[in-house]
Amino acid sequence: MISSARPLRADAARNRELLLAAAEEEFAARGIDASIADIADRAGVAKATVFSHFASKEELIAAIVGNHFAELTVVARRLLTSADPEAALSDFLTEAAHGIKQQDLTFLRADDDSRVTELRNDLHEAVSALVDRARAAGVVRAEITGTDVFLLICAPVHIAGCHPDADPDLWRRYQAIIFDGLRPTRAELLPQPPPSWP
Amino acid sequence: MISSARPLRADAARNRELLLAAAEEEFAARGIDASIADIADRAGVAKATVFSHFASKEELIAAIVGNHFAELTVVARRLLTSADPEAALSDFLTEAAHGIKQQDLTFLRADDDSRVTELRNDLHEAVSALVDRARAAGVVRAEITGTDVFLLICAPVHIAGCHPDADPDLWRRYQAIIFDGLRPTRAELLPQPPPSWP
Amino acid sequence: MISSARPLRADAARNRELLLAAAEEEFAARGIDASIADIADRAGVAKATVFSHFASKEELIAAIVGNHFAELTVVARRLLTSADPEAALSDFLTEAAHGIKQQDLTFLRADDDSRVTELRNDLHEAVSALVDRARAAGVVRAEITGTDVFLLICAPVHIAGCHPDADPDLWRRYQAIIFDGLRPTRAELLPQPPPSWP
Amino acid sequence: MISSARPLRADAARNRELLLAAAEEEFAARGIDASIADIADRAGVAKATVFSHFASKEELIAAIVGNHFAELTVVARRLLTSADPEAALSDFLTEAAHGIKQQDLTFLRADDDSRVTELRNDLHEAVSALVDRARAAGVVRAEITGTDVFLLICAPVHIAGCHPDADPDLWRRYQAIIFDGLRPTRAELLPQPPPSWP
DNA sequence: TATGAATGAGCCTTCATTCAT
DNA sequence: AATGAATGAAGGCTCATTCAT
Repeated sequence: MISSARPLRADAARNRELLLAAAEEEFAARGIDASIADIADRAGVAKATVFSHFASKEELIAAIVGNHFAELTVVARRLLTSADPEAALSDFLTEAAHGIKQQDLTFLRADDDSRVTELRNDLHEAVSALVDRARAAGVVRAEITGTDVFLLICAPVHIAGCHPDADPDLWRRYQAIIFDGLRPTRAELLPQPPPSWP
Repeated sequence: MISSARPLRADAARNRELLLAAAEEEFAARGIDASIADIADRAGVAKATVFSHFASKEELIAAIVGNHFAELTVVARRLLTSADPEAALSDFLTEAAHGIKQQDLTFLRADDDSRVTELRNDLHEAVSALVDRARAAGVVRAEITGTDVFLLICAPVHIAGCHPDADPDLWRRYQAIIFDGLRPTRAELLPQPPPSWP
Repeated sequence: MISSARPLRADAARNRELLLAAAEEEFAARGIDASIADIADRAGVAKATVFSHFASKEELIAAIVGNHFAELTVVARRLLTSADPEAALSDFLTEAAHGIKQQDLTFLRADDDSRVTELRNDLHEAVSALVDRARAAGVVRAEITGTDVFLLICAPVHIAGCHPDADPDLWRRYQAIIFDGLRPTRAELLPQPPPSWP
Repeated sequence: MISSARPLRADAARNRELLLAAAEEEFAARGIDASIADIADRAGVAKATVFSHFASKEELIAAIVGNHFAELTVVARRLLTSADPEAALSDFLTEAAHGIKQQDLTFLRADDDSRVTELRNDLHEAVSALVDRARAAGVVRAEITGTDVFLLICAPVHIAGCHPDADPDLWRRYQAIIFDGLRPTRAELLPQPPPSWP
């Protein structure tokens, strides 16, 4: 999202943005096997230009995933200052779902890219703060951790994506169900201890 | 699982079974990009033999997915005859999760294979019966449909798979959360109407 | 030269031979950067066929170099049984020169391929025997070792190759000069100790 | 080395020199496939700057080779005025060897660059003068020509380079052997007539 | 002149699939 | 039915070179 090191020339910056957008669409449409050639085509640049911005396909993916994490972190931090802890958590999940183009950001899983790992941990931390506040306010079960919610971020979109012909807003239904499952209504303990975070 | 059309020779039937098993493992380990060569190696046959059993990679995948659907249908039908409607639904989700090798059976989504579609619809029907019974017994919300539960089958495993280093049983935690979200505790309506099924 | 492990099908063996020949010519003509595509074209097979015979370009080169070493070893061992030690050594260098297509077998240098290393050491040993016999017969200086002659094998062809428009037999001239340099005429010591061999 | 046509600005001249040095090192280290990018990096300039000095990679190589020829010509002419004809020829070969960074200046062979051809012919002429004097003094065989020695210049370094782990001075050994081969000890005629020079 | 960026051509390699035995 | 071999179609990546600033 925000380039930090070098202040790219205007045209290069534009191409970089075009490429990231094209890549995201292509990955969403074709999965992680989308070809660099198709991404370049969609962005309207030559194949080699992709590699002048991102040294490898892996690095391109890392940039996209990193951006997602960074954006979501911003959202989470902003909502942390809002008045209503319940609405804050709910709104976070809602805003997050909007950013998840179709099913394929499954690759939110670990890549051995240190920058991505760092950004992911930042997000994890911001989400945890949101969850802590919600728990303190009694709107989620005592046992629910930030890690739980972090893992659940993609679930509604993923679930809706299993439908062969889903309404674009179907994920809202499953988000509501999951959110209800997080509420402190039930007394029984959850079957597994909360997962730790590396 | 059950061959119907042609009476394969004994050794050919055995090879077919070996291939299906090898393919499933390989797909689970390497994702949908697992190569036919690796699958053949693991099954101990020549690459070309794969194509004498399955006309294409797509068909091989269809066979695996179809088998999964068929197995789950058997499970759902069996549980339909059990005494406790709540336990039946819960047990179904649990047994289903066991069959889902890691995250990659996301390809439960539509393939334009008529046999698979049929088997998927069979499963959908069996699950719906299970859900109808549970709903009638008041253990799930009135609005929850069989389609909802069908779409949720993979979710727990998928969610746990988002953790970089998850306990193999972590999915149980998220299954419990989702199951709680299905319960008729809350009065509010879910945000989206239940999805229809084609 | 001699395949040992599996008794390749007839057509495959033919293609392998075609490929080795085509590769050798192409490497001779274009240097080590000759492309696999050109080699495949020259052999009249598809590009992918090259890789079904040799897992990588490196392996193809190793096969060629290995064959050269093996052939020369055979020559050296045969000449070891001839009557005249001087003629034997001289003939070896002559026969060797015939096998060196143009300048580029400079890659007789080490590749980290264990089989090639082994074959190279075999040749080194055979040449050393030839040199030992020649030295004992007083036809080469006392200080000349097998390693010296091994290193000199390619020199005549290389030297002639420096001429922009050389007669195809020009290397014979430089081989004679070098051979004369090896003779025990002069009393002075050579400036460097004989190189060791790993 | 000596620019003749255009009076380069001081910094441009410096960059040109930096580039030539960097290119020579890079070619020596990585062979003729050294990339322009690496050369530019080593020289501390941008890639495009290389092309503002040399229109193509070929031209860059031609400049390097041309410089080598020019330098060696200077050496040969200087030694032509020394007292001892034998030492002069020997010293020439020795000084030449120093300038040949590893094996890869094999590209002393013909390039269709007229300036390089001219410089090469200058060197050929200077070497021939040296050889004529040596022959007249009876220190080389009657049949040895300047062309012979010209072709032999690179041989010692090349031969030593065939050793997988050579002492940096090993070429001296083979230079001595070759030089001995040039001496008028033997009466037999060399097998090929002396090559003509275009 | 120097450079950051862009690019077309080409390279090695992989893979699903076909063919002949 | 099973297989060893062959292959066309990509795919990721590199590089010399060009272009605009």
